[in-house]
Order: sequence, then structure tokens, then C-alpha cells
Amino acid sequence: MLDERKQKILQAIVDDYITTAEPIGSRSISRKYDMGLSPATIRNEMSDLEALGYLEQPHTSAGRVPSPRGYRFYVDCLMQPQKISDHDIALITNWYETKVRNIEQVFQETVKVVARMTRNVSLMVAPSPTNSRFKYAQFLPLDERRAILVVVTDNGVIDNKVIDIPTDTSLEDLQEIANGLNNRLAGLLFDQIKNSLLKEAKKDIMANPVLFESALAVLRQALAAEGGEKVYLGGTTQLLNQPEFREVEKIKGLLSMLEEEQLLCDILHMQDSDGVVVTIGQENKYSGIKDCSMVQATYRIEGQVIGTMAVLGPTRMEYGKIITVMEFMNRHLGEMLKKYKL
Amino acid sequence: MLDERKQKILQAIVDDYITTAEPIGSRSISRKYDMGLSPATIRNEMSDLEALGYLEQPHTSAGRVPSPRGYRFYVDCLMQPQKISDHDIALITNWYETKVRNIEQVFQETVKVVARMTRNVSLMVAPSPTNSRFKYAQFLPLDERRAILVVVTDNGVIDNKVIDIPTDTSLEDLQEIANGLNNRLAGLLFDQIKNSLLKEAKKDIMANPVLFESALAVLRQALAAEGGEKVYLGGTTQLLNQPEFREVEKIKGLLSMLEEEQLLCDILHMQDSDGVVVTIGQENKYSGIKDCSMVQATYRIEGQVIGTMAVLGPTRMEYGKIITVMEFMNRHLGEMLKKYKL
DNA sequence: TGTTAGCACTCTATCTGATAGAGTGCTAAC
DNA sequence: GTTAGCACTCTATCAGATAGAGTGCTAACA
Repeated sequence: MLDERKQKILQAIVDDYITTAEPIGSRSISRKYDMGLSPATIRNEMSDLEALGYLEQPHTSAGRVPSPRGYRFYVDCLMQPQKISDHDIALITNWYETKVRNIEQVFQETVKVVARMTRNVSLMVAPSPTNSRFKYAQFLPLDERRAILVVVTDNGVIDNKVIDIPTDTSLEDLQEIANGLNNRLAGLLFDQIKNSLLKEAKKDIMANPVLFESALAVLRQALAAEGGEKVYLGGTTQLLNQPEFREVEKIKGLLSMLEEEQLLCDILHMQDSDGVVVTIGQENKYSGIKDCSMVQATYRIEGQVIGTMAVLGPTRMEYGKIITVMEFMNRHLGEMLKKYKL
Repeated sequence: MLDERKQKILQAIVDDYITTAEPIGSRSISRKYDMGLSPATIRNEMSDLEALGYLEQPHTSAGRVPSPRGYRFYVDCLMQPQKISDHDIALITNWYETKVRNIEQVFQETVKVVARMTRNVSLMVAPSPTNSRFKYAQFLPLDERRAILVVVTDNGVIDNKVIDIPTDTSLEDLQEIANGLNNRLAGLLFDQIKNSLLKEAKKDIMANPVLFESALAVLRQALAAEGGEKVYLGGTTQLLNQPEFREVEKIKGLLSMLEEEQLLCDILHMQDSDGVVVTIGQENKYSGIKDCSMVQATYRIEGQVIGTMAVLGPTRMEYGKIITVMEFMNRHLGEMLKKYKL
């Protein structure tokens, strides 16, 4: 374990490096932080810290830079959680008020505002409707030849699709079929429906097989479309402000990764733990972000997972601030989602 | 007007420059294109072309590069439209078949596939529901306290929102109100509704003002949410492959522009002309893309505008191929939209 | 008159030293 | 245990030299 003085010095180095992105020398620490120590003493301590694996030297005559282990220790023991300024709070409140009209926008704008506040890329997977239960399906008239099939879930999410009404069939006939489905499926999780029940229900309504087939296909399609979780992404340009992404090649790598929704989804699902989790550099499982850090939080309402959110950036990131923001958004997001009835 | 030989040389230069991104010298033209001319002769011609404003020289001892005027002439007179390979067609067909389930995905995936084929950024504004007519509003039951208000338009787009049912009100009461609206508004363009008619309709249903107010608010909100057109964006990382975007600053400029949906919307609306339009460099009205070119097409179905699509990239872009792709997608998009009933 | 070979000229990109500056590690003194 | 002093190392930067690509011009040729 590190003694107090080493901890102080390590903290000073990480703090400084996070803001300057330049290797930190003994002189600057001695000058800036008033610990009554000469650069030489600090040099000795830094040398120790390097031997212990908390610091690294880009080259012999450069200052020190935190190692992954250094960051880890910083995050676990040293880091000061930062308060969110009133200004920031006002920004957020106002942002939501002017820009958010529905659930989807809650996610869209949350990701944007988080990216802006943390000055890093921010991403989120939206609630998977897999957790929602089928309520009923209903046909709404559109014109003579077409109708809209609406699928309602118990938390109010709707999926809909326009379908052609087969000739010599009335809207009532269609609704009849829908009712057959409704009786069978009401209250079931979408997951369950997907797997087996559609097949079973089929038997019930053999009376009108052709028509039923087509309605079923629509429902299945609607389910499939809703099945995948949606990924929201914000602040990609923030990457370009980071000195660690000065080379185009690096930007390209990360940016094309961020374009692959499925991959982002997987990355966010790798850990669904409680609270805020920080993954530093090599700790990340996906190789494309081994030189990045990720601060991640899983949001729940009444115990149920409603989404996972993350801030992604260089290992040199403002962990304190980012964690505070994530925790703050946790509360805020809950409120917003209640307001928009997810 | 340019004589035939000058045209041939200009075409060769533009073609070569488009693929290599390096200034083209007289020797390489003489070698590659078998016109029976020595480098010296070609040099004279190039000198003429420069004097006429079709070519530019980065510096005295470099080859020539097409000027904006050179590109313009190339696009208008010289360029050969490229055929789309069977391989590409198969790619597209397969892409749509596996990835597209609903209207929204048609746009999403179109933009992606176009970006991939043209190796440039591609963007699109989705159909504005402003052009669609209100059909009816209906309340669907959700549970004791909540209902879903569904708004149906004549082309089948639905907007919906969960609302709380005020105490001592039944679903029938709500539908009553909705019917009042329906009688008033059916068949009207959303634009018209937005502006004045909501106010007027209000008078009719003074009997239950409080309830009506809230329903009205929901409708208005739904309208507002649908009001803005949606922008789809694909292939942003393609930018990074272009040598003209090797400096991070340039990337940052364009990328942050691409993040602003409203701006993209405006840019795409600056010209709603028929067919495929090419805007080269300075011809672009928005200053942020004065060193880019844009190939843009407005898609219609039965005369009605259903969206505008564009490919954006450096002025050195494969105009021939891009234009062909856009024209091809025009047809394809029509089919897809019919299939998904927009 | 149009075309071409030859050559001097220009500009860039690249490499090479040289230099200044930052920071360290070590030693010896406090 | 702390610190001052100093030699040492490494990088970033700049000037100068060099090679290479490409041009423009002139004079000769068909």
C-alpha cells in the first residue's frame, strides 16, 4: 500500500496529466502543490511510484504519465467526485424542456447532453421491448384497401404497420383474427411470443388460414423490428478534441467502431452491474478500445433494467466529473422516463 | 469552347486526379493515354487549359489539378456515366432483403448502402409529414388510468402518445372529444392544422374544456414532434479515407457540421430541383462545404416529393459513379417505399 | 504552323546535423 | 530523510543541403 505522501503525489500527477495531457515533471508538481518538498524528493518518490507500476515514462528525459494501474488506483482511492455546477444543472433542465417531446428524444438528448458535459463520446442502449408484455393488437381503418395493424404493449409502446386488406375481406374479419391473437397472447412477454406461441395460436384460427398467415407475418415483423435494442450515440466529434486522437488512423478506428450498432450494443452489455463502473484501458474486453476508458452505468426503474449508458474516451479522462454526471443523470433519467411513460 | 484535343486532355487529367489525388504531370498523361502526343505538346495544352481557368497549379513545379471550373466542365460534358456492376446490384438487393423491415429502415439502410458504394458521406431527409393529411385520432385503452392517443394520417404514418385519463372520465368521453377533432380536421394538411384550425375547433367543444385542452395539447405535441424532418446520415468514416481530410481540423469542421441535423436539413432543401444535381465547391451556398462537392437528388412518387438525398465529399469525387448510383437508387427507393407503404 | 527535344529553372519533400530545453538520476552534503 | 548540483539523455525544432518531379522556354524539325 502506498503511504500518504506517495498517494498525494500520484494524485497530483494524475490530476495534472488529465488536464494537460503532457507528461508531468517533478518541478511542476513541487511548484504547483505546496507540500514543502523539493523537486529532488518528488523525483525520488516518482521513481518509486514507477517501480511500483503506478507511473510510466514515455522516454528517459520526459516527465511521468499514469499507468493503467495508476489510473485504477486513482479511480478507486484518490479521485475527488466533482460537484455539478448550478450552471450545468440549469443547462440540463433547460435542454430537456426545450428539446424533449417523447421517449425516444429522452434518450437522444440525454446522450447529447452527457457528451457535452463530459466532453467525450457518450452512448446508450435503449430499453429492450423484450421486457414488455403484449397487450392487444388492433386494426385501424385507413382506406378501402388498407388498414393499420397496431400492437400495444403494457407500457404503452406501439408498433404499427400498414397492410393491404385482402379482397373480399372486411375490417371486421381482420379484427376477428386479431382478437384470436389477443386472447391467446395477452399478458405474455414478447420473448415468449416470439419463440413458440405464434405457432400454437395458429391452430386456433385455422378457419381463415390465408388471412391469418398474413396478419401473423406482420406481427412477427413488428416484433422482429422492435426486437433489437436501439443504440444512441452522441458527441462523436468530441473525440477529435482529444490530443490522443490526433492521428487520423486512430480516429478512423474508433469512429468506424462507433458506426456499428450491434458492436456497441454488445460492448455495453458486457457488464450489466449496478451503479457506475469504470473500465480502464486493457480492462476493456473489446480490443478496439483497449487504449480507452469507459464509465458505464446501468439504469433501473423499480429494479428493472431500462438501459445502459456509457461515456467513452481516452484513459486520460476526467473520471471524477464523468462519474458525477452519470450519477446525476441516473436520477434525472428516471424522472424523464416517468414523465414520458415508459 | 474547347477543341476536342483539349477536352480529351482535360478529361484525362480529371479522371486521373480523381483516382490518385496527386497533381497530374504532362509526362504521365502522355505515357498513359495513347494520343500520340509528346509531353511537351501536352504541356502546351495544359498551359492553355490553365489560362482558360480549367486547371490550377498548386505550385510552379507541380502537376496540374482541376479547378472548380474544370470539374464543372467535366461534369457537364466529359464525364462518362459508369455502369453499376452486377456485383453491386446483388449487394444492394441482398442488403435490403436482410436489413430492412419497415419504412424507417428503408432510409437508414439506403443511406448506408449509398455511402458504401460511393465511398463518401451520404445523407437524406425523410419525408416530411407536413405533406400528409390528418385522417383521424383515436384513443386505445391501456389500463384503468391510461390510454394511448393515436393519430393516423392518410399515408399511414402513426404518431402516438400515452396520456393519463383524468379521474371521473371514461374512455368513451375521451373518444367523444377525439371525434369532435376528427370531424373538424379530417383531410386537412398538418400544416394547416398547426396554424389556425386547432384554435377554431376549440370553440366547438367548449362543453368539456379542461379535458379537451389536455387532448389538444397532446395532439399539438405529436404534431410538433413529427413536424421536423428526420435526417439520415451514413458513412461518416468514409471522410477519413480521403486524403483531403488528413488534418484533424478539417475533419472536425465537417463532422461537427454533420452532427447538426437542422443544418443538414437546410442544406438539402436549398435546391429541390428535379433529377440529379451536382454542386461543386464554391457553388455550394453553405460556407462549411465550399471545398466539397455534393451530388443531390430529389425523389418523388407520383410527382410528390418524398425525400432528398445527397452524397457529400471532396470536390475530387467520382462524379460518374456517384450520379449513376443516385439514379439507380431513385428507382430502387421507389420500389422499397411502395413495398413498405409510405 | 504545329510538334518535339533539350535544358535551365523552380519548388517541394526529405534528410542531416546542430542546438536548446526539459527532465531525470546520481552523488554528496546538510 | 531531504536537498542542491551537475552530468546525462532524449525530443522537438530549425537551418541547410540534396534529390526529384515538373514546368516553361527556345530552337530545331516536319
